[in-house]
This record gives sequence, C-alpha cells and structure tokens, in this order.
Amino acid sequence: MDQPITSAALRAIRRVLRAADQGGRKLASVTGLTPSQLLVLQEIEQRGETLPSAVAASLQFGQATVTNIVDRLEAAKLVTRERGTSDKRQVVLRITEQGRAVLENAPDLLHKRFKIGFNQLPAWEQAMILAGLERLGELLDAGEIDAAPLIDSGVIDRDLAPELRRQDRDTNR
Amino acid sequence: MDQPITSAALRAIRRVLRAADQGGRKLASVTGLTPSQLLVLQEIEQRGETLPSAVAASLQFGQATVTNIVDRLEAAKLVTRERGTSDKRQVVLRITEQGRAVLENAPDLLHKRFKIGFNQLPAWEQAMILAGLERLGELLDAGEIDAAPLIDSGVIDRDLAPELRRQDRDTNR
DNA sequence: TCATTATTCTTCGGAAACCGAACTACAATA
DNA sequence: TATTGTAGTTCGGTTTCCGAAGAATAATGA
Repeated sequence: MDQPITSAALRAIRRVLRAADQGGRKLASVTGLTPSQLLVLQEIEQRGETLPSAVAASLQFGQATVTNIVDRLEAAKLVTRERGTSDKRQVVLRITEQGRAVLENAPDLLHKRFKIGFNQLPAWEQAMILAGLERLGELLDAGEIDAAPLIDSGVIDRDLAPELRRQDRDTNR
Repeated sequence: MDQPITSAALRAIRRVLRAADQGGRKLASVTGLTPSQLLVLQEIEQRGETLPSAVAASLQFGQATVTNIVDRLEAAKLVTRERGTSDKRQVVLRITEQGRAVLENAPDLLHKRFKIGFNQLPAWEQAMILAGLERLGELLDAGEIDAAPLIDSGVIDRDLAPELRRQDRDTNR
C-alpha cells in the first residue's frame, strides 16, 4: 500500500521518537527534571524574560500546563515568577543561576547522545541530515490537518471500560 | 558552544518531536485512541499473536504499562486476551476485526501528514530524508548511555514542592 | 515427589503531563 | 462607569508510565 520508502521512513521516525522518549525518561530519573520541564526551562532561558503565555504559545502547550510546570520549576528555584509592573496581570518568568547551571549540567540525553555521534560525522552527512530534518519539520507541521475522515469505528467507550475490564478478566479465571 | 549545525539539527529534531506529539494528541481526541494505544495495537497486529511481555520488550515499556494499555484495548474490543494453553501463565493477545479496522481508518496523523507530503517530494529528496533519519536512529539508540555525569545541581525536591508552591503564591498576592 | 526458585502477568499506588472550563485580577474600550 | 477582553491560576479529569508486591503457574533439583 505504502511505498516501501515511505514506510521505512516512518519506521525511522518512530525509532527516533522512541529514542527521544526513552532518553527523556532516563534523564528524569537522574536529574529530577522531566522533558517538559526542561523544554520550558530552555525556552525561558532563551528568551531571557518571558510571559507564561509566550512559552505556552511557542511550545504549543496550554496555559494550564505551563502554570503547572512553572510551579515545579519555581519550587525548585530554577525559575522566578514575578508580577509584571506595567501590566499587573502578567507574570514575568526569569531563569535563575541555578536554573542555568542545571541546563548546563543536564543537557538532555537526546541532546547529548546526538551531539556525540553527530559531531563525528563528516560534514556532508551532517548537512544531509539537517536538510532532511528540516524538510520533515515542514512536512509535519504544515497547516492544520483536517482530522475529519476518522469515522466512529470501534472507539473506546471510556465510561464502560473500567467495569468491563475487571469483570471480563474475572470470568476468565 | 555547539556547532551551529548541531544546534540547528537539534532544533529540527525537537520540532519533529513536537509535531508528532501534537498529532498524537489530536488523534486521540478524535479517535479515542492515544498514541501509545495505537503503538501497542500496531505491534499486536504485526506479530499476529503475541504475549504482553513481547510487546513490552519491543516497545520498551514496562509490563505494568502494557497491561494497562491492553486493558483499554480489550475493553474497546480491539484486542483479545486469552490465557495460553501450554503455559498458563502466559496471555495471548490477538487483534480483532474491529481492531484491524481501526488501524486502517486511523493511521495516526503523523503517518498521514507525513505520507501526504512525503510522497510529493522528488525521489532523491525522499532518499535523502530516509538516509538522514536512519543515521539518526542509529546515533540515538546507540548503546546505553551512562547517565552518570549529572551531578546534583539543584534537583527538584519532590516532597517539598507542593507546600512551597501554594504558600509562595499566596504570599504573592 | 516436594520444596524452592523463576516466570508471567496483574494489581496497587504514585508522579507527572496534558487539557478544558470556571474563576480572579486587572486592562482597555465605549 | 459598565462592559468586554486578557493573563494566569485553580479544579477536576484522563492518560501514561513506572516500581513493588502479589497470584498463578512452571521448572528445577534434592
């Protein structure tokens, strides 16, 4: 059905995704910083001084999510929350020294693994990979997809599920 | 610090990751199948008849996680659970007709978006992207990384956090 | 054969990521 | 001033993961 090259590419993508995921998980267990937290932290560092809404927009997270994550970062003293002066509705986020230190010492593992290998590749190959990735990025976030043509074909019934589960299994023993 | 090309590549990777994530989330809201569920389902389909442990190993999930996900898939009747005959500790997973149908109708959006764009690219570019991706996959899951050199530099104190949070904010008003 | 050890899976409890909807301040506008 | 808009937060809910402990069954060895 698919071109072989297409599905090979898909497999490769999934592999990359999985690797990223795993790396993140491991990172979390070691540093106490989850991937999302790291992302937010990086975002804040890059911008120097931002608003939660900006972070949310850029990371495509909901505001609620950002609040949540910033809560943790603040508790860990990696980030500062301060009410805006001109517009008091706003909240200004700043990274702390500690935050910066964490970013230095805990480049996420994806980053790390990647860098190690990548730097060893010949330049042409680096260029090729980069070009491919960028193309891919374009493909993937090109415009909103219409998520229409997915008919109701056996969708999960969330309310029914829990009961069914236990019951089904018990009758099975 | 990093070569510019390295960090460009990293940005590109993150972009791809984010796109995948978003796509997955959207998919979930439409079909009721989350990305992980889809992965497990696909895995079961491919293998035709498997054990949870095999799925877990291949997807690099914990057993508990697989149990959890299979619970949902089973409740949705996309998958069948049956005790093994020769070894009764085992559980045999099979995809149902419905499950197959769902896989057909709900190729995940990543897949979909990707296919659309990808197929339109000239062959050489497809080849290039593929090569880049595969190289990347190798880089990323090359061997276990030693997650050692991450010193305790401002790690989150999980127990302290929740209290701090609320308190800090209240004093802030 | 019986007891011990291993295995396969499930259950339980817990952290975190997300989100939408309701809500609170504050700002801007008419 | 009254209304409408905007920035963040809170609340409640779902899902993903995991580790540890448990139950059932197999395999092993004395």
